[in-house]
Amino acid sequence: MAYWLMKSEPEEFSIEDLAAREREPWTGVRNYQARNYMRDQMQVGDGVLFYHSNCAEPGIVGIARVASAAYPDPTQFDPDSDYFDPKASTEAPRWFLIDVAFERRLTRTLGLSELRQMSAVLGDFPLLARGNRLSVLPVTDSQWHTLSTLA
DNA sequence: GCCAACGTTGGC
DNA sequence: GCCAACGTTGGC
Repeated sequence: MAYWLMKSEPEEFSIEDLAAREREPWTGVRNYQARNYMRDQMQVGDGVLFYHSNCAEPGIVGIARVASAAYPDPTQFDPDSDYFDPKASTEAPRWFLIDVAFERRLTRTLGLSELRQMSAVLGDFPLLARGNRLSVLPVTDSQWHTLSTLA
């Protein structure tokens, strides 16, 4: 079992949206490293820290689970989608995703500033690295345990 | 809205 | 294969 952190802008898709839908295909990732994590490493049952980015209070707000194996992101084939990729084809899909299932909200937001203050406890955490922009990040067992039992 | 950081693109 | 230009992310 592995653990991950996935970012979402709450105005686009928030933890409340995930709670309401229960399960959601993680469409629209167009970064190769994030894609590779989903395509090559994520497995059903893996834990996901759900992170709100680009908002008033950025931070971890909930827990989710990987709910499917990787499959091609259908939005890459849809000319009407913002995520359409003319270089992708059904024979040679370029972008993959997994489904994410809601597990719970945290009892409070673990804000970015609080996470930074915990950096000694958390150790190496890509989320806190300078200039990090990846929307899917690996989380260690120890980080998962620390953060998921904190709130 | 600003801007630093970073990934991607494309000319050469 | 280099690297400048450009676009995007995301905190503030």
